[in-house]
Amino acid sequence: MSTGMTGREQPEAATENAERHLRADAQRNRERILEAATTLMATHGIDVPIDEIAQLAQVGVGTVYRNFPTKGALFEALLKARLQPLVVAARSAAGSGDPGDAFVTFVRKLTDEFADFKALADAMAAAGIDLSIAKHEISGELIAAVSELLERAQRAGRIRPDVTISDVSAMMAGLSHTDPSFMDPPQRQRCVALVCDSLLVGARSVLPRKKFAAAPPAPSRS
Amino acid sequence: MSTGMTGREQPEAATENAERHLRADAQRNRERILEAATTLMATHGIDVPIDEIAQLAQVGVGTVYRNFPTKGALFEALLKARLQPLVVAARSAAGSGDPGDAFVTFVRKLTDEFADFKALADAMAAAGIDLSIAKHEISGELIAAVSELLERAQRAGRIRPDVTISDVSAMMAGLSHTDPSFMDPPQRQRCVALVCDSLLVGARSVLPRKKFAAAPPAPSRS
DNA sequence: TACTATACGGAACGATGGTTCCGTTTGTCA
DNA sequence: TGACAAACGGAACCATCGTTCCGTATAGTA
Repeated sequence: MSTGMTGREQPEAATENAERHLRADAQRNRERILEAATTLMATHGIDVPIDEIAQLAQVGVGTVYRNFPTKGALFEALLKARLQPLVVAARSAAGSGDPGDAFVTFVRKLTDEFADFKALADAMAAAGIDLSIAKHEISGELIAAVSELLERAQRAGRIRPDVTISDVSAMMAGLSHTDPSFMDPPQRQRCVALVCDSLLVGARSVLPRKKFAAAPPAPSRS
Repeated sequence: MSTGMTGREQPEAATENAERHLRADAQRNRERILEAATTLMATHGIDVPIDEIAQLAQVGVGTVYRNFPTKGALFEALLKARLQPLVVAARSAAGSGDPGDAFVTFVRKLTDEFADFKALADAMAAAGIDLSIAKHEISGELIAAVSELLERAQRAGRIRPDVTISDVSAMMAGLSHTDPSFMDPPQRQRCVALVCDSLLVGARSVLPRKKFAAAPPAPSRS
């Protein structure tokens, strides 16, 4: 409710069915907008003002709203585009290689993706907001696909059997923190490694190094 | 910079040194404000509008600003009050009992506290914002105290030696997600247990149950 | 009880950001 | 090339929120 969108109907259902004879310039602009939004939402998340997107796309705000009836709709369109390949990747991973490795590799891939595209993390982290993307179609498919990976790894005895997909989702949500002071990329990789160790049966991986953090803090040198 | 506060000087340094002869009603109001802010920030985090705090305190906004020159100052005052006892607790924990248990117990306490008071999690999670609370005095002390707990547990061989205080902080920040759809209290406890398992040497705790999640998903019953 | 410094309330201000409106421009087609 | 629907741009609108200002009320005191 907080964004105050009205329920007014647009002349065309702009977000979905393909370009129903868009004028050439309109088509071009639509692509420009998506491109600009992708760029900006990758780093700034959902917080970028529409004006900035319009500016980067070299387009007026009106044009943005002609293509996407709402900021949320634009956001959702981007997420969909980002999530789709991940679902495909998850499904194909579920059919190949060692179940444990496949799961861990995919979790890593997912967290990397979250870090590369802050808007994804926003969607994950701020599911409470009325934009309510986090629990829809595509993301449901993604959860299902990851769930498949998880169960397969559990059947193979590689992941502790008491872990659930909810646990995995929650941990992933936690790891999606993109604030650099707590979660720069190397730090995130360490955390992912730790989390994976906690999920795997009898694993104790070598944590990836941060810049120059090597020696354990003042070991008693026994 | 984004809040647009001016650098104007207040007649009295309202936030700090005790009540320098406040009028009786003023004293009462100040307490009301703190109380209301605590209530609201516990559930809504830093996002509550000042107006709402004022309303709950049965006070005008002006009165709030007479006591705290800025929303950030009020926020900070609350955090300080919340953090102080935790620092004390951490220090006392560092001197008693099994080092591994002391560490784990305190981590649990900390995450519980974060969940009970969303503003704390906000401060942790949103360190990027210009309010810049997360890395000051008290929180520095807290980090130091936890660091002490960690190192003691590592010297005792209970925590893996390759884990750093940064890892712990990052994980804690991650676990501070308060969105209930990903992190309701039982879920958080499970995640904390998992994380602790990953930190501890050779631990594999029994995960706390969620409401009715019991059976592992289709075990092959070997 | 009258006086005054202190404190109060809440309207008003300014900034930000989503969304709409409408006069103007432009692609397309004949 | 002329005509017109489609599309454009961006000013304007509205809501939210932090903060300030100032006329009014009142606790404390003589």
